[in-house]
Amino acid sequence: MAMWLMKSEPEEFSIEALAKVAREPWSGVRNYQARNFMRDAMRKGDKVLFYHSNCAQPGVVGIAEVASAAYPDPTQFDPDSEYYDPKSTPSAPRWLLVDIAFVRQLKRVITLDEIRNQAGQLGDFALIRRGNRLSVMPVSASQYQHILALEHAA
DNA sequence: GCCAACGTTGGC
DNA sequence: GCCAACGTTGGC
Repeated sequence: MAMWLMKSEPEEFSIEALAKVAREPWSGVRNYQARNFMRDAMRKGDKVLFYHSNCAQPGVVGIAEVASAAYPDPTQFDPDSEYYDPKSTPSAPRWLLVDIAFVRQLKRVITLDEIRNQAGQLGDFALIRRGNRLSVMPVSASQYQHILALEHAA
């Protein structure tokens, strides 16, 4: 089983919103590297660190899991969607997504600051690489455990 | 709201 | 295939 970190802007779709709906198609990813992770490497049951970005307190706020195989993102075909991609066609869809299911909300936010402070133990980690903008990225098992262990740390 | 960093686009 | 221009991300 692999682990991932997925970013979401809480004003767009927060961990509370995921808790409410239980399951959500992860639409709107328009970055090839992020798409490739979903298309080629994600498996049902993989664990996901749910991260709030572009907000007052960026950090990991919950746990989710991959709930489907990859399939075409329907918003790419919808002219009324902000994610509409006129260059994509149903016979050759450019953008794929997976469904994400709520597992639990963390007792507190594990902030980006705290995660940065663990850089030594975490090793190479896309989230804290300079200038990183990926919204879907792999997390190793030890990184996953290390980050979650911070939830109950002082 | 600012802006550094980065990905994508398109002219050549 | 290069690379300048442009748009977006996301921390601050």
